[in-house]
Amino acid sequence: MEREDSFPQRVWQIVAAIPEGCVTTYGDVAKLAGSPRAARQVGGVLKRLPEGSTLPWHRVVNRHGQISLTGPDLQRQRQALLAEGVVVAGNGQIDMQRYRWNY
DNA sequence: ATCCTGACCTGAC
DNA sequence: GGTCAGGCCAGGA
Repeated sequence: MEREDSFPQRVWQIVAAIPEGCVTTYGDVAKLAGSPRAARQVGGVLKRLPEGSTLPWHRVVNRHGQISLTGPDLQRQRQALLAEGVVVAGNGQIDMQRYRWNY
C-alpha cells in the first residue's frame, strides 16, 4: 500500500480541484503537488491522460497565460475553456489576472 | 544503474 | 517588451 500518492495521482487530484471557469499554471500545479520545479512533469502527466478521464486538464496553461499546445489540441483546449466562459484569444492567450485560480 | 525526452520555469541579454 | 540558454524533476527505454 502506497503511503503517499504518486505524482501523477497528486496532479490528478489537484487538477480535478480547479473550479470551473478558472485556470492555473503548470508551475502552480507542480507547486501544490510538492515539487515546484516539476512543472514539465505535470504536462507529461496530462499528456498521458486516459481518454475516458473527466479531468479538466484544459484549465492548465503555462506561465505566460498561454496554451502550450499546438494545432488541433490547442483548438480543443480553447473550445473547452470557452464553453466554461473563459475568454481565450485565437492564439490561445488568456487573461490570467482575471481567471487565474489561487489555492 | 545510465541516457534521453518533455503540454515548463527562471534568469540574463 | 521580446528572445536565448540553463536548470530541474519524474518517467520510460
